Amino acid sequence: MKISKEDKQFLELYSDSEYDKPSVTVDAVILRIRNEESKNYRKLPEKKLQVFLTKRQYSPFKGDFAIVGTFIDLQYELSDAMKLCVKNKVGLTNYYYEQLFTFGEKRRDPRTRVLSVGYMLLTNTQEQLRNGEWFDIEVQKVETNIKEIQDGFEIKNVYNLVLKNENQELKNIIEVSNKKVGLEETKIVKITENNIAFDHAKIIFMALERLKNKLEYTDIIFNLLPNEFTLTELKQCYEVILNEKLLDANFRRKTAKMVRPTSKYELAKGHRTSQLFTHNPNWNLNNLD
Amino acid sequence: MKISKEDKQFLELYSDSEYDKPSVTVDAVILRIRNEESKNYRKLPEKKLQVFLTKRQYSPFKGDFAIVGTFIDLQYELSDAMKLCVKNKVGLTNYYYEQLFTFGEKRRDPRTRVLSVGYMLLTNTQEQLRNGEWFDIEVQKVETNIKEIQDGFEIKNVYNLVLKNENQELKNIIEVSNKKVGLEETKIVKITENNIAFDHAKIIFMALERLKNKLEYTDIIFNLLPNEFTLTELKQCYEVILNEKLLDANFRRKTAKMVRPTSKYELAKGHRTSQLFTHNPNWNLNNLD
DNA sequence: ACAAAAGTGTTCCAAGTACACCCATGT
DNA sequence: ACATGGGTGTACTTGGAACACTTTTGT
Repeated sequence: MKISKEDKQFLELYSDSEYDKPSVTVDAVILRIRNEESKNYRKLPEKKLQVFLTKRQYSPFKGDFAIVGTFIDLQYELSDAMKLCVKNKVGLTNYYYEQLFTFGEKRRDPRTRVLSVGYMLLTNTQEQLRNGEWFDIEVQKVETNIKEIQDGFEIKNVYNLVLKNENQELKNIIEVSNKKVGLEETKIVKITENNIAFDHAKIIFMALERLKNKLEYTDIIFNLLPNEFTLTELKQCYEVILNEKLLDANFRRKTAKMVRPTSKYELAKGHRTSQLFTHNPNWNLNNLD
Repeated sequence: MKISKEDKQFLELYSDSEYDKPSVTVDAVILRIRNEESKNYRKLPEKKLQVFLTKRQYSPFKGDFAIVGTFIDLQYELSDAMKLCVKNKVGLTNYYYEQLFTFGEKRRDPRTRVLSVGYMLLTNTQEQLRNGEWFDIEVQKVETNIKEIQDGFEIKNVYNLVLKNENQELKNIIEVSNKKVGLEETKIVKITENNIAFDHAKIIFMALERLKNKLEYTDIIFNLLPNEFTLTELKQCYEVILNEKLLDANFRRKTAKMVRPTSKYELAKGHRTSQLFTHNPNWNLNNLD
């Protein structure tokens, strides 16, 4: 980085204490897909999309569940701060991550102005983690309202975002308004019923949206799968994220490029054995610009 | 937002001064498509993608060009702070915008630790704005390097990002490394030659990437067009952003749903008149979930 | 007349959709 | 035998790609 002589002089005199600053946190939505063993010997384990939440030890929202996060230490890069926090608080070190969005609403934290740089993390661990619990994620659209107006429209969707495990069930309601009038285009995501800390329901919701979208045009899903998997497992993972059933034959064709067969077969239980596949990370090499 | 009694007590005692805080700016990449009139009476005006830059009045990077931005005032929402800044500094008030990414590298600002919440703005104005200049954007890929490695690959692309107008030409070189090994996936965007302030070349580059991507699956492009336009104009806009020529017949079919014909025709100059169209904001109503 | 743009029609190919059908396995 | 999952084939539809061709206008 080029720094002029003038800049140097300026920097020596510079003090940043005169400006107001917000506090900044990094927060991580940790997602995985969990195998729920079935009692029927023939049936495959069911898959559940899960998020990891920790219980808050201190005010505000003491006792509520929250995604993992921390105020940043200025000596670290943002992503390093997030990684350190995730490692120290819950003991997770191996995952895919990407920056999601920065949440900065004035009243999102009752203490003071706090910006949150949100991250989405995908892991394939089936382990418990420290200091928190995994929650099954259920998203249901409960209401849709389309209003066509002069030169545009307004769509309001209401979703139930239910996070539950054997110990508790946390219900959140999220309202997404999309308004479009001529050039004006606004998207407002609002929490209308909240049972976790801060605006974390919104952050989780946006992570789910991001994940869904990226399923279509990336191979991001393999971050949620073990190294070797059957095509039916892969399909189940798509289904649980997209919340819809897919057709088997078509699915195999569509994903064929993205996987590589191994010579191994999974031992079957009451049905034909299935071949194990691995991710083919090079599937998209020709499509990159 | 629910606040418990305990929270209230806590808040009364809370002081945030004990934590280190970064400075935070909001920065706006303002983009438009400019018509460059041609001297040949038959020819249509050429289109150029442009970004608006202001010259920095103060150190650091005094005299260099920069995207529009400001340190945030804690009384405003992030997006409002950005809007106010854009209005006050350059006088622009009508545009599409979305949050782009938050840039937080430790050394990105020589003064102190500064996070930048970047926004992408799209406008259809053909006016000059205050306190700065429009620059034509030219992006060229000058080098590609694919290395296939065990269980993955590494792709390095080098781009020239040239910003120029009648007064100056600012050349920047940007290196994008995509590495993928098993689950590990990293994308590093690095500026290797920099002729504008801070890491703004990177922010502009990422805005261009975002815009390109969104062209494919949204109607975002209409934010760059006037209310009424010909299909050839629309096509030119796609071409200038995507940096490739499109076929006319196919283009018309593909975009047919997104536009509505008007009864008006553009007065032609040495060629057949062309029908004017407007955006059909409802084109995608059925595809929304 | 002609250059430039506006606009239509056709053929080919790739990919998605829906569905029918057969195979293999443990109890 | 049978329930369950593994896996293949086929016919239909949709949409993109490539290209040829006609129409309209001002100078």
